[in-house]
Amino acid sequence: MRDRDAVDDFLDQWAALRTDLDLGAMGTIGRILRLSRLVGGHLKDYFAEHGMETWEFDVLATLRRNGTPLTAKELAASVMIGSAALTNRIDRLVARGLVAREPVPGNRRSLHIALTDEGRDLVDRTVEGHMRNQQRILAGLDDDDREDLSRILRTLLVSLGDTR
Amino acid sequence: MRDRDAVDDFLDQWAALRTDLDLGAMGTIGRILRLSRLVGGHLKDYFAEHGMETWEFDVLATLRRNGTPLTAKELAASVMIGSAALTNRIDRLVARGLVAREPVPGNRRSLHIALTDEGRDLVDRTVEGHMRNQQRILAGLDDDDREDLSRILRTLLVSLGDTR
DNA sequence: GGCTAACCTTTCGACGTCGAACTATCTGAC
DNA sequence: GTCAGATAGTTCGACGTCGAAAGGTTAGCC
Repeated sequence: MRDRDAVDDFLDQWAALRTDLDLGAMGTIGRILRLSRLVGGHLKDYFAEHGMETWEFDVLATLRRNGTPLTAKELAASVMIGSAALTNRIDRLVARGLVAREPVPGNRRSLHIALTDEGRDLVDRTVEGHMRNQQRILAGLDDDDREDLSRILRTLLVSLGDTR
Repeated sequence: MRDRDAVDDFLDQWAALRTDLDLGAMGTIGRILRLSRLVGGHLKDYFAEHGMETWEFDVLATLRRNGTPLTAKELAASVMIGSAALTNRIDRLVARGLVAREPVPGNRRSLHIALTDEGRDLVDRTVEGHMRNQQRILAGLDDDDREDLSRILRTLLVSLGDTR
């Protein structure tokens, strides 16, 4: 009897108030936004246990999985932040010795952001636990649901233009 | 061949690098987080056209759909922010005349946050467009997918304890 | 009745993001 | 060659959130 979430409650409230509204989309989007906050909190907890911030892992892992070095611009796009925020992140990762700014041959406007050995080790030490943590977060879904969920979210992302 | 999203790309990169990792959960969670940013951006655009911030609508709509007045604490929980951030939001909504702080009969620790007529009108003027905007955001999904998505997200939310 | 612990809101300082302005570099057209 | 416009990254100020501490209020217990 506990298969109602918080969103169901507020959909009911709207339905009682305004019978003219089509609430379906609101429920779905409300759930995406709430989940992102909830999931983000769990990720934060995991990384905090390992002395880092989610955004740090985010940058380091992006560099790690990319064979070739990324420019600042590509990196910012990949983690979905603006260039100003990226400058800030890189500053701090450089200060921690996890990353280095390198010139791009043939284009002095751009910068390559490169993992240091230390940065690389840090990612490699923490990915696995991160994966386990993510599996725990999704533990409430069975295999079919998990697969359907990924597929539908992919469709939605593509329809919104999220293709790299 | 365009049914791949950005997440597919980085899953492939990880797969090429570390065959030992189980990447399924990472894909799903990556998609939830990316979607939330993308969707949040679209919501922001809509509200900006109407001279308000998403967080303003969020608070006002929560009050609107709740018949009975909410305490600051309940309100904060409902919109998933901390009490400090709520104090800040209420301050600004009071300054705009959209909301008022009222004493709670019989408990001087709490406060009721009440919509003013103006606040109520603002919500009522903007909900409908907000609904249409949300439908546009989900336009890339067919009815079955939309229904499945809502159901699975609900299951996940419930499993993470999001029951008001 | 008076103390202690729990509770609710506000204040404070730190943090991370954003958009806009700025600097430096590159491109293409003439 | 040079000059206008595009492009890359940084700086700046404003904004919104957070956690921790503080302030005021209430409930429970002896």
